Amino acid sequence: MVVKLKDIADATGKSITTVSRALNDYDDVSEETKALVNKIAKELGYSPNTWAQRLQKQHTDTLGLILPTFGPRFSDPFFSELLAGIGNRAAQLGYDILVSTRAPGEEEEIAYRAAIQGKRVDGFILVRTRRQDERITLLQESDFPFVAFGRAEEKLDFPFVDEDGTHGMKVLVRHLTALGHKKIGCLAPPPELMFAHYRLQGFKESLTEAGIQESDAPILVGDLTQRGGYEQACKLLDSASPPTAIAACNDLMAFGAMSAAQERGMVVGKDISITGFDDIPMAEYSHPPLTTLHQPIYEIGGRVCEMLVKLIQGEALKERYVLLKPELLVRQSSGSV
Amino acid sequence: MVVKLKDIADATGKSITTVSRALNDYDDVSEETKALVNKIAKELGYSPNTWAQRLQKQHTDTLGLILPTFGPRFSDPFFSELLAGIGNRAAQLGYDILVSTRAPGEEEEIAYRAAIQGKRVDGFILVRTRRQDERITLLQESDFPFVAFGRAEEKLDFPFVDEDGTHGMKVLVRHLTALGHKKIGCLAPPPELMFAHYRLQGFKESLTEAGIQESDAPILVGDLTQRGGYEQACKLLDSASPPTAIAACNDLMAFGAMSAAQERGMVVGKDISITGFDDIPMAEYSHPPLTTLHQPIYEIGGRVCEMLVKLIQGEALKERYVLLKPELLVRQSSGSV
DNA sequence: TTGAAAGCGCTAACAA
DNA sequence: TTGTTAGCGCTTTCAA
Repeated sequence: MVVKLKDIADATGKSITTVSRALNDYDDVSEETKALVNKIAKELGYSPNTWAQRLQKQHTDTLGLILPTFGPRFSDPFFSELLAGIGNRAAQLGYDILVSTRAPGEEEEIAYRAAIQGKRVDGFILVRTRRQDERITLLQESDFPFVAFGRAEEKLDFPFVDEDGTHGMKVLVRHLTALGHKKIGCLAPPPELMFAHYRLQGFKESLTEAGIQESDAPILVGDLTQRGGYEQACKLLDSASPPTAIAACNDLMAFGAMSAAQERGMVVGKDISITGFDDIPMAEYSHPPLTTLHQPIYEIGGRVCEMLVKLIQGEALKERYVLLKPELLVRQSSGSV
Repeated sequence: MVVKLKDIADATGKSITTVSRALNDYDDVSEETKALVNKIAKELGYSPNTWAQRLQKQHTDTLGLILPTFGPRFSDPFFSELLAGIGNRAAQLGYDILVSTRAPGEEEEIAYRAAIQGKRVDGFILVRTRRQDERITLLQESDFPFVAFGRAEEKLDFPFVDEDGTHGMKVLVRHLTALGHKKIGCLAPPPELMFAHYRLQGFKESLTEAGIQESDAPILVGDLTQRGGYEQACKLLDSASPPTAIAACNDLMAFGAMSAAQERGMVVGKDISITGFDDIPMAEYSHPPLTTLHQPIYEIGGRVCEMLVKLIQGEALKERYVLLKPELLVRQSSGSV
């Protein structure tokens, strides 16, 4: 049924080896033979059995990506934008990408182990790094190639791309204080995530800078979804002395916060300022358009992918650590007090 | 470096064969031996080389998904929600999922051929079916298992899950006409997509039902993104006699249309009604929340996945054709004239 | 209950 | 320039 090398060998009267070499364009095969073999191969609709090839070659031309899902689903546009960047770049470089989703924990670790030991993939792209990230330890112990999107807390050495969340939040809070805000709430991500750490650090430092008391800067943790943002924002808005600005640590939570404010009859950008972080495509089209920090998610995906492929192919990385500065985009969701 | 069967064999003093059978829980291996082998295997951190296993077993436990991208990227939340549904169900069923992105055309066909011939995957999940869909022809000719999300124009027989777009649009337009709208614009998807066909059919039929002239129901084609929706909606709104309602054929375009209207100082849900289709998670949190047709995207992903696995495993499908009724969710983006 | 041996489809030394 | 041979790590007859 399926065409294999042997069929081409039979059809051409050549040996399997010769056919293999002709197909792979070795230069010790006559042009004549090559032409013949290629012709027949095309006629028969041959394409190589990937497993056999990989078993032999000991590499898979596949990159692994295990998305950490909190809760039953990840429908975060952030991930889909990232995945697009990774996937498209991978296709250009001749790599496939093997995706799965696993909640942080034992199952996740098993999945990594199985992929490494079973040689499912040549390397991993790690996303959303965590404090004490067992994935990093595991990968390093196994001496397995990987590139992370995000840094780690410990002084572990591994290649990464990350955005400077601390810097970003500082720029953002300065924007808010310049507008006259003196009471600013923050919608923070779960603290075990590294980016939560950096963004929160920026938030806190810039408060000190502006002379704002901790009591005037309530921080609530949300689960990064609209719903999470909505729920936490409600608490903020219904408190005794609600903030005049809410800085959400991602766009999705900012959208949730906007809903909460609007539900209470407030005009976002006037009665209250709400900001995000990430600049997902939706941010430009919310009502009002969201003031947020832009990170080039799609490009980051491509970049990470590229770095990993270099690593796998044993090439040196020009830059092992990439830290990007997010850019403040002031849109209409923030305004003066 | 990497642990293989031979290492366990050496460590236990058993043969490779016995070890293999012990690990796979054959009943012709003594309990004693099994226990020993499993213990040592765990100690050594063994997991099988996937490629060797697959070469031998002739199946891959992997499902293929090639996302059709129009334009350079797909950051459609619709796809990420679908992927989540597929991915999580696949993990439960012990399958991996191999994702790539390819624009419709020759490259896409090559990717399918290579995956089939090279036995990369056991089956395919086809999304966003098209008129004269070459993918379907190809898969059928190759007698390769697949399940589609979406129907095909021709009377081709293949298992699918789809939502009844015609019915959905009818329900929606009835809602709009009941609110008194007599001039309704439509933001349609590219016509080569099957779901465009069904949704548009519903739109047109319900206009006839309501006695609305074609001239009062302008249809503009957009590219399914917010930007596309925005651009086409601008044309509609800036025309000589703009519609009082805009029915977008997906949520993303509806968001774009909302921006266009708001930019012109209109209050959506009051000065103009705007509706979507899909009910992506964002729809609930837009401002105003979007009136749209709900389809259970996440669940559909899981369902399609399940059907494909059954097909691969040779089990009979209880339902070969699944047609779901989308449910109208009236939120605040639609109101009476 | 166990082991020897063949073979999945391919690539790559080594010979001819 | 070509063919012979071995082997990647695993499963599975077949024989002991």
